[in-house]
Amino acid sequence: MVSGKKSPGTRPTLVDVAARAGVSTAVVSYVVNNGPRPVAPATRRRVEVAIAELGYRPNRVARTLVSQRSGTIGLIVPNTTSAFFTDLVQAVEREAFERGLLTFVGNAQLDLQHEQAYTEAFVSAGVDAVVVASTDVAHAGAHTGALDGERVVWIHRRPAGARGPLVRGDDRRGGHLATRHLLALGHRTVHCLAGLEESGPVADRVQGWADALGATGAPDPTLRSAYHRAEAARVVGPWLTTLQAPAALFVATDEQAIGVLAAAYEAGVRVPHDLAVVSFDGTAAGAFTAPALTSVALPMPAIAAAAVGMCQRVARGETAGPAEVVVPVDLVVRRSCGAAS
Amino acid sequence: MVSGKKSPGTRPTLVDVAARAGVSTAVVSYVVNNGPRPVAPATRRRVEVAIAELGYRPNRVARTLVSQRSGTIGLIVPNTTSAFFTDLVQAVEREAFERGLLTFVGNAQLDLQHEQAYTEAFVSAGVDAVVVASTDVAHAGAHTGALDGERVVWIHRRPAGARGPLVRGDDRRGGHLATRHLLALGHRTVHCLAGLEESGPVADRVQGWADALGATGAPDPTLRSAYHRAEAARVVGPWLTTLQAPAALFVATDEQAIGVLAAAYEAGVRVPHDLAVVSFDGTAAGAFTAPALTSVALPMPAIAAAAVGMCQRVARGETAGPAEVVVPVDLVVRRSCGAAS
DNA sequence: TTGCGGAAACTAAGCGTTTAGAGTACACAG
DNA sequence: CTGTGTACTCTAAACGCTTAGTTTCCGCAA
Repeated sequence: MVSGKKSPGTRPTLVDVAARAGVSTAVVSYVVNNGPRPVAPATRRRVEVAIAELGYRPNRVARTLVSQRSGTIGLIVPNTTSAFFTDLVQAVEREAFERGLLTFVGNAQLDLQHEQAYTEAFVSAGVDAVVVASTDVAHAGAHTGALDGERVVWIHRRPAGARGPLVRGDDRRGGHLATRHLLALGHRTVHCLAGLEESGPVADRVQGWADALGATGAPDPTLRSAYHRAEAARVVGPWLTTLQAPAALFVATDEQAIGVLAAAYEAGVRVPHDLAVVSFDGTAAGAFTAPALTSVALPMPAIAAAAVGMCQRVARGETAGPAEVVVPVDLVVRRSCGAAS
Repeated sequence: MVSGKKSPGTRPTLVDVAARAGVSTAVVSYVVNNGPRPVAPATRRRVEVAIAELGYRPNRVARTLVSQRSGTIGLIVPNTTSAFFTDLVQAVEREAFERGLLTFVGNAQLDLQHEQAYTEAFVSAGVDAVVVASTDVAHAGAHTGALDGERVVWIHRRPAGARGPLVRGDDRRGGHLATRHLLALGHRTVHCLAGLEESGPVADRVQGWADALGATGAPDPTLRSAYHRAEAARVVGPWLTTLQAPAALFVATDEQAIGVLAAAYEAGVRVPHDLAVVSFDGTAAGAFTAPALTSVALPMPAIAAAAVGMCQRVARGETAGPAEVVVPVDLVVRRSCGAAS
């Protein structure tokens, strides 16, 4: 199949196709890319035949080197196993693929060093842009060096000093929504399992909780834990033993709520009977817990579409367009809150 | 920072470094790669200084073009959200990163067309190898074209007619292990929720179940469902209503078991009291269900290490080494089987 | 017949690296 | 003082593709 000169394992190149079709490589390129110059119909056909016969596939690497666009993006998440980020990876990768982009994924392991290492590696691998869901609040400007301050799209939060568009949910409103829902169910008060930080998306959710409770000043959540089911379970366990049922709890993320459910099961606390739970994220995992989680859902496809769209914009160097997209949230009522029959 | 000639957004190149250090690009390359030729200590230092001052980072794309090795791999899974594959993506990506490799991930969405499209795209993006966890049994040789029959590492199963090394768990033994465990707990018989296929890793697990029951001929599982929690829940729901407690069920995958637990909760069937459940995979998700799953665990890190190791071997064109790695399985006892106090 | 315009195809210069092959300089033996 | 290594360093050719700048070839008006 491959022209005799080459070793058989080698994939055919533009040169092979050009030789076979009796044209120059430029013409083949014009055919493959459908531009930027016209090709006579007859010639085009000859080239297409040669391509088919040789099984030619363009080498994206070479293309990237000259065109400076690779058709790839990088996606960095603090953690691949958390419910939310699992869904995010899935959604972003899917959206990217549908737009003809390939996705590198990097697991920062909650560590800024890793996050930067990935950023650097992705950029040097030629990605058009990188989507970063950073967990770290405090790393002002940490990325600007590696990325020339460009070609990043932030999800959830934009670190202080960083540039680039941001896609986030309406966290504060969501926290408010969740809490009001529990209140409407007849609970006197609503407890809150928050994250460890004082700012950022989760802090906003907690602010929404405080708003709904009519609190003033800085919110004072009942409990705090890292965004990890095991941690959440460990933190909630002792608290559950002192619980005066029935009670209500707003959990800042589905990931933590999964831990809460596990801890409740172990402690013999019945959800929702003894403890009504509403969480945040609306992940796929939360739909199949026992009981299923009532959760403030973020519209993943919309987030992914916004993020990937911004990648493309950013890659083209377009400075126009919104610097921030806030996606709406929506309360999905399932079992854990006790509202379902 | 960048030498005046270039536009400020451009990253410095080898040429810039060479100019600044007063050497040729070859020497810079030797320094950066620590070979293949020696560099005088003083010169090396000058180059290192220039690199640091310029903030030079090698361009992986250019490097790939000439060296034919990109330091990237592709990972294709049938599904990103299933418990097992979530863990697999995490483990493989991590192992790869530790070896200096970047990982593309592709979600085949249970569709062979997608699987091939990803394979093709990854190869043309220059990956050194692609790791494929294929769900489809029947696509004999489907990949051979795109991959020249090389540079693939299979996980779970190698499709008929395909080439390349395989990494898999000891499925049959695992099924046997799980079933024996339930039998030892005093159950008269053990039901089985299997997959839809008659061959492949999950069929082997079911075979192990049949072995333990002393069955002869082709195994005849009680129930079958796709590898998806929602499907499993739907299939198991009706069956649960006819259940004579106490009963025991071996579920072929954690993913399905999560659906079983959800269905049981909805149906008011208590696990493990009314129904003892043991599943297979040993995923992270299974550790935080209510109740936590007793499961035959596959050693993810070992699987990832084997797979990535084979990628590197395959990328070097080494034909030596094992064609198949079978990793051992291990029963992890948690709540769902009723064995825990 | 000549000249001109336009369409189509060709030539060749990169893109940023790697790495053989070819110097160059210097030390030291003869 | 010449010859031979030794130890570096330099030159330049790829790698596969994109795309300006040119050339070629016709058809047609003058």
